Amino acid sequence: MQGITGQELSSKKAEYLKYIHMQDDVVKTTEIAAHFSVAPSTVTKALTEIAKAGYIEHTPYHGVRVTSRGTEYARFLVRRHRIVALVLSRHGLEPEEACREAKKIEQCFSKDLTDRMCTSLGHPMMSVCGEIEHDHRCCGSFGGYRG
Amino acid sequence: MQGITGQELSSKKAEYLKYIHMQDDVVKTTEIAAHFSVAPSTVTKALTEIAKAGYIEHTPYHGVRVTSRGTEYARFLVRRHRIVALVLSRHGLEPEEACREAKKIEQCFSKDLTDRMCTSLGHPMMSVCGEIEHDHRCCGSFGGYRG
DNA sequence: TCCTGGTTTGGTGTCTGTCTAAATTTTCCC
DNA sequence: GGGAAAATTTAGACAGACACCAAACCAGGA
Repeated sequence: MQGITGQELSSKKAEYLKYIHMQDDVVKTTEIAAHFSVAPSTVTKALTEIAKAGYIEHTPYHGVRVTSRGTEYARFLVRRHRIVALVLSRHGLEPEEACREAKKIEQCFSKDLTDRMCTSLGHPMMSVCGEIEHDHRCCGSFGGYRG
Repeated sequence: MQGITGQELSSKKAEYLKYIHMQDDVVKTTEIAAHFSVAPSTVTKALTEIAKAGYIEHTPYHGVRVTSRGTEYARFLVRRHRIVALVLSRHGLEPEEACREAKKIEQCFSKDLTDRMCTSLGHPMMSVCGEIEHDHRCCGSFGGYRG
């Protein structure tokens, strides 16, 4: 997954993927539907499309699992969320607010922009809502920082 | 217009309004269409809706003018753009990049969030792409700064 | 007055996200 | 093993945003 842009999935689908990624094992439709307060059929439809794009494996009636491609993408989504939240917290928002507001705006941030902000923050290890995982190709200018 | 949320207009419509606001006099459909590279009929349709919402006055075949309500809203849009651009420039983006990227993400920022960032930046007078106009009710915690 | 270019209308299409109702599959209990 | 209940999917519909094209329409200049 070299060329992540950050716009591969629509914002709702990205949220679903992130949620699935953050669960431990196979995730059921109902669980997702409950979490996002939407009808199960809405989830099924989204899941089908996310699967078609290769980010998850959907076994009808049995739930979904994230593929390796999906894992990579979800990691980006989580990192983006945390970077955005961190930026907001640096602008006067309390940790929880920052996290909440980040959810509303993160989908607009491209990978490039995320990386730029990451770099300018000095590739921080922690955000206001969890750790930030960097990998070797996380940011263009990132060269083996890591602690 | 007390309760601006920042989501009153869809993002395209907000862009149109901002553009109209920034022109001197009456703006013609063709001009907008050319500026945004869309068909004139697309613009007419949007204009009708923006007018219905009270932000502009649309005289068919003769162009549009911003109403006072529209002016107030457009000022917010411009301020938001500049605050967002300024934040980005504080995170390593060059002025022009910051302005360009801001255009892509600004529509996600609520008025509240904009105001919070404005406050945390110290109600700056200048952004990377122009002056930032503050007014008495611009930010919740803004109390007569103004230079 | 008439032509022409600018503009609007009306009809379509796509994408995203949502729902309901009906059909289907799985699960689990007797 | 049979069936009912629960979970899930399918099918069809709708709404909002945005875009286009073709056709009708207006306004102003020659």
